[in-house]
Amino acid sequence: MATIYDVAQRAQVSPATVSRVLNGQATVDPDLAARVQTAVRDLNYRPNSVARNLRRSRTTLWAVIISDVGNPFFTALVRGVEDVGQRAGYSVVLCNSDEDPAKEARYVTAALEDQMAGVIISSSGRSANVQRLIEAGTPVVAIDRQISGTRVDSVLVDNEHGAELATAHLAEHGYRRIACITGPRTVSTAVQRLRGYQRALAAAGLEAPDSLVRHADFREDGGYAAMASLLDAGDPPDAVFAANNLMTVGAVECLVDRGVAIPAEIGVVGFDEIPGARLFRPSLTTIAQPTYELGRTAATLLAERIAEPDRPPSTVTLQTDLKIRESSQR
Amino acid sequence: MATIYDVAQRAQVSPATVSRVLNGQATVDPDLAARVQTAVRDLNYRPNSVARNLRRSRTTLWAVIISDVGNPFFTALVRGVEDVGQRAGYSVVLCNSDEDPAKEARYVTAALEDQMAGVIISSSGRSANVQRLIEAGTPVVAIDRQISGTRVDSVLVDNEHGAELATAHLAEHGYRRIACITGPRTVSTAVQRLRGYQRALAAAGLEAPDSLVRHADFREDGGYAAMASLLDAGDPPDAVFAANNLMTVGAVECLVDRGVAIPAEIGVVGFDEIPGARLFRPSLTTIAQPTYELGRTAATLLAERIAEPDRPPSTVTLQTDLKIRESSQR
DNA sequence: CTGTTAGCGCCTTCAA
DNA sequence: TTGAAGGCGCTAACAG
Repeated sequence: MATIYDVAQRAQVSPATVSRVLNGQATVDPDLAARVQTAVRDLNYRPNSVARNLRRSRTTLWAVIISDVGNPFFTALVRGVEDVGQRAGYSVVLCNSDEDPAKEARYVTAALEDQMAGVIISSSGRSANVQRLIEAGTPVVAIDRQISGTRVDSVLVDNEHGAELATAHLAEHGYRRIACITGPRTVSTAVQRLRGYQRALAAAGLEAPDSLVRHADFREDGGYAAMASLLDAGDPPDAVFAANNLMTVGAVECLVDRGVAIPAEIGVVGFDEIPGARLFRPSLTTIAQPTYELGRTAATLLAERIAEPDRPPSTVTLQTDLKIRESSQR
Repeated sequence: MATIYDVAQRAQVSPATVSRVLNGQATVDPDLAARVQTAVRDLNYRPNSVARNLRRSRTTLWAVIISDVGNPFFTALVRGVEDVGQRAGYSVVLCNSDEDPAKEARYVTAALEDQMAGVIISSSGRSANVQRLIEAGTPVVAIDRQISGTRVDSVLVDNEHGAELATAHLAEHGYRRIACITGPRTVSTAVQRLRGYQRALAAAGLEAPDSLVRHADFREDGGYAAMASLLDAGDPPDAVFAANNLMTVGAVECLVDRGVAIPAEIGVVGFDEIPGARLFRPSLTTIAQPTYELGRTAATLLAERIAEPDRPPSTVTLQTDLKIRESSQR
């Protein structure tokens, strides 16, 4: 590969001048600039950004740490981050943690070693990983999931309110034994959605026994198993609120497999939109989140923090939207 | 940040020794090694991989260039790449080209400038971008879509055969005017799937007039519009083969909106599996592709090429699988 | 406006 | 087995 010295030599100028031309910094004599441009083309020269990054001691990479890019929720979010990042000159490194704090920790280490310009993280629980980033001075934005005990830029949705809407909606449609399939106890969204569910039940004067609550893993199989467990329990529910998209699909699959009629025998509302929810049988009522916007907002916050590292952290909370379809109305 | 010199000083050794300890290269006196380890911990030292990469003139990044991570097909594929890559010590940089060759070119430039260790690309048509990578000596693997006129490691599926299966299946179920919604003319998969469709029609002794073929953009809206256009044409089809997942969903939405009964009035088969296809109304018959395996295979090929740059390029073709469900059987 | 020079942090020969 | 030293390619002071 040609280096900046090769270009300089061919253009009969100094490497510094080549650098200036390429970076459009200081003003350079048009003649020299033209010679440089020609030499660049002739040699098919491309600046080596590794060297540039070392010299400038900064990079143009963002890490996005999520639990699973296979989940359309995170997909849309990543897409939002990438669109904003690309425009600002950053590339996005994808990190699937699989809800495993150890794997998450490895990615944080990598982000640190690679001197990444920033990190957007939907953390699988422990705040220690985020702490390490902050201590190292790496700009961080928490997305979707809150970081406890640490002040950090955050982009969240109003989970509790969304869950409340979903549950209240079921209560209004006459369901009385409303169950909840939520996520892992360590994940803030799971806790908040459970709380919203409980609040709505209390407001509707309905009971909320622990026997109607399941903690699953935010995955399809987990939703399936949780639904099965609810059906097999002594006094099965007549409705279920599932706290994320994949678990909703799993729960519905379980109901279909067992021949339980939706919404006649069991009403269903899911948190987070499901691609094609409209074409499901029956179509699924969901709490829609602004996923793409979530990503865009986080990326914007990250860019701002990089530009202005000392400003106080801010939290943006986006709203959810109840999409009423067939699965919740009998 | 602490540097290797800080560690050396604290451990009373030379930077070279620290480097040796950290990289497990040459044998180092256990006493010294222990001192180094302690110093590393005390200073919370992390090697700067930007500097390391410059020195070694290689990086641990792979670019994965796809058209849209919002498409579950690419999501699964990326996931496969990341799982293999991570195990081999590589991080994955996500690049959405949006089927735009210019955007794709920008990512190729970035991959070149960032000295990426390798690129996995599902190219939006022109082979020039791949050519640039090859000329620069960057290891490349083509995935999903073929690169014409260039010998390059490739991981593909048997598109023509898959499309043939889909179309023959419709013919066997008594459909006679079978339409095809395929992708852009520049994309190899679109061309091959169209060819498979035509072959199957010929084999079944059915006509294949151009009026039954639409070229859309591989997206949901495109599928919707293409379906609408087919319905509005003089002599509408009694079945449709849609050449990718999102267009299938779009086509079905169009049929639902217009009250056209599936599979009674129109039979539907889609290429590529759709998450939740089983829960759709009606459930959708599809040609399933081994998406995750596609990604894993490409990543494995890339790792092998990096290890052995001069070996001849190889092409792996994976098979598809017809998943018969309700939408194609009247 | 342009060139010279030093050094970002690390690894790796080379010599001891 | 260990240390000294050079240089990966680039940019940013500093001179001129």
